[in-house]
Amino acid sequence: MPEQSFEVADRLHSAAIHLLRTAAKTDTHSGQGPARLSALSVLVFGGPKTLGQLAAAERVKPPTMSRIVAGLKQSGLARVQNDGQDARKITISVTAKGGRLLQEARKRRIQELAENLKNLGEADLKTLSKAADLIENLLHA
Amino acid sequence: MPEQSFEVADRLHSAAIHLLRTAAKTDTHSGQGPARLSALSVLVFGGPKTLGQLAAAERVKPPTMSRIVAGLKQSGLARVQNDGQDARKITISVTAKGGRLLQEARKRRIQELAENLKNLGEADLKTLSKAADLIENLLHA
DNA sequence: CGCACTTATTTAGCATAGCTAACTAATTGC
DNA sequence: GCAATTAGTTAGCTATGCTAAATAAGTGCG
Repeated sequence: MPEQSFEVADRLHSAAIHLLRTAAKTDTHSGQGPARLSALSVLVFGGPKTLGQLAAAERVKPPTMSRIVAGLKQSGLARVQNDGQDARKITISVTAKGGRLLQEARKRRIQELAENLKNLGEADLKTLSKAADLIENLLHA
Repeated sequence: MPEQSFEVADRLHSAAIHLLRTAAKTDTHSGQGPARLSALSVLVFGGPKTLGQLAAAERVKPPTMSRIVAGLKQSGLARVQNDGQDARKITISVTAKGGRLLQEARKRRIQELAENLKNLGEADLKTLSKAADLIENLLHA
C-alpha cells in the first residue's frame, strides 16, 4: 500500500520538523552550532573516528566534515592524531572539554523532550526507541 | 527511569536531524532551499501575509525573511504588493507557479522516505505511525 | 621497481540561511 | 509638529551544505 507509506512518511517528516523546532528553542548558549554538537555526540558515544567515518556517520560529504572538525579543534573540543597504519587518515577524538560541553549542551537541548517522555508508559517509550532505530536504518540503506 | 528517557530523547533527536537532512538533499530538483519551501508552504496553506507575520510564523527574524522573500520573488514563486492601509507594510502572496512548485517539491521531499517505508513490514510501519503520533502529542502538550 | 589507479583529506569557491546593528520610511501619540 | 514606535531593508558576520580540484599516501600489476 504505497498510499499508506506516503501518509506515514509525511507525518514522520512533519513530526521531525516540529521536534527539532522545539528542541532548538531551548538551545543557543553553547556557542557551537548543531552540526558540531552532533558530530561531537557521535565521537563521545561511538569513540574516535577517522574523518571519513565521521562524515559518513553524519551523512555529510568529507569537505563539510573537514570544516566541522576544524571548528571543534579550534575550540579545543576535539583533537586530531595521525593514524599509525595509514598516513592518509586522521583520527579524531574528543577532549575532556569537549565531553563536558557536549553533556551540558545536549542536556539543555533535549531536556524538554526528555521531560515529556518521562510521562509515557514503558510500551510507548519502547515504540519511540524502535522508531528511532528504524529511521536511522532506513537512511543508511 | 529518567536515564532511559533521556537516551531515547537523544536518539529521536538524532534521527530527526538525519531524516530532515536526507529529505532536504532530495529536494535539489526544485532549485529552492528548505527555508523557501517552508515559507511558501505557509503562504499556500495560510494565505497572504505581511513580512512580519511570515517571519513570526516561521520563527525567524525579519531580515532573514526579507531575504527569503527576495529569493521567492526572484524565482517568480511569490509576489509582493503594497498594503493599502499602511504604506510600511508589504503583502506577500503565492503565484500560480509557486503553488505548483510547492506541490511537486513537497511530494518529492517525502517520496524517498516513503519508498524506503514500502520495504518495511506491517508491524514496523505501525511502529513509525504510532511514533509520529506520540511525538506530535508530546509537543502539543 | 615504477607508474597508474584508488583512497583520504584539504583547499577554494559557491549558495542558503540564521543572526545583530544600523538605516530608512511611515504611523501614532502627546 | 515633533518624539517615539513600528515595518522593512541593507550590510556584514557565522555556520553548514555542496562540487571541483589539489595533495598525499597506499595498492597493484607488469
